[in-house]
Amino acid sequence: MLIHADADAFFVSVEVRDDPHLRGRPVVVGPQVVACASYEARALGVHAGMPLRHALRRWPELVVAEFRGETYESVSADLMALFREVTPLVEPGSMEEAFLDVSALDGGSVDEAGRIAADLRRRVRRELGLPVSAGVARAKLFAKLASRRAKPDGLVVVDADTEARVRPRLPVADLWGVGPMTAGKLHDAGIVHVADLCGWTVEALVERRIAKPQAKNLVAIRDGTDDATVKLPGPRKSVSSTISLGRPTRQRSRVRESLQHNVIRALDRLGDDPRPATRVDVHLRFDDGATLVSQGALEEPTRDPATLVGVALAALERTAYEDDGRGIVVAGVALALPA
DNA sequence: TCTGGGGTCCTAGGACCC
DNA sequence: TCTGGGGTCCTAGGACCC
Repeated sequence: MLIHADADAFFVSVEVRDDPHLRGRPVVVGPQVVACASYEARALGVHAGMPLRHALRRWPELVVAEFRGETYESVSADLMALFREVTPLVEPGSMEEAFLDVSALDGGSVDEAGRIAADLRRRVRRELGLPVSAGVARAKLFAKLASRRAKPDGLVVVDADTEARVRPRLPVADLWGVGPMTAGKLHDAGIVHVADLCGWTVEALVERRIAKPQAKNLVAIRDGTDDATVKLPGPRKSVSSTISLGRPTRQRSRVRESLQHNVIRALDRLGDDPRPATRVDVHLRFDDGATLVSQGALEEPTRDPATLVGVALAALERTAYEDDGRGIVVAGVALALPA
């Protein structure tokens, strides 16, 4: 069986843990938009992604906690380490969530897997002071749906009968990996629920412009043979830094300055990782919402800041970014890393 | 009310080589 | 000289996730 363990309102929970008088209050964590909101804040209507200023104007009672990126990274490392004490088969999904394969421990019993998950939740609460919700099921999809259902601070166990009953009724738009684009294409094809996939082949879905891996996944979900494999994480493939420029700008010097800063910050974020960058990508976002990536090839892998900045600036120049009248609102770089 | 920042994976087209 | 087929690398862009 698999457990999907997911820390509730992670950033805020860390802040509440470290400053107990925040407990029970409508707390949000910035910096400029709401990165995370406590359940009390969500009850008011606050949600992630909302500009902080708007949220504060509407709900002056909100408490804003400082965003402490490095702290979250380190608590996340502790959380994953704790998961790995339960089983080495841990696949992190993000800073605050992971799939755990406990098949070797549960003797094939959902109930036993449920007990392991309950125990895990207690341990995280005791040792890290954080609320974690968990879902237990045969495969990833239902484990993830179950943990979502379990929030906040709960546990949901999905047995085979429940899974079989619920599966056909799942809206495809709710499936993990199906976003607005894919959902739209599926709806156009008359596919709204998993049951509607009956009769569809992978090829037929690909003809409707569904990406092949996506199509395979959908057919597997319909057939109940969807992914139950926990993949161990490899080394990360890129490290990036992007910073909002505030007001839209067309000043070359401001964008160049930001890229320089971002190169330094990305190198800094590399931390102990000794690998050199193999490419520098420049990311821009314009005030009409469009984004652009310009790749900067390196003659050889390097971590030399001056070289990386030079290549980033050259990549910027190739974009003709200042010629079309739009302003730039976000600039950033991503350093590609060798495997 | 489309805003932050950090990631992964997939596809398509062109260049180049055999 | 022309045509076909296959592989790999590079770049750009899209979709999705938290």
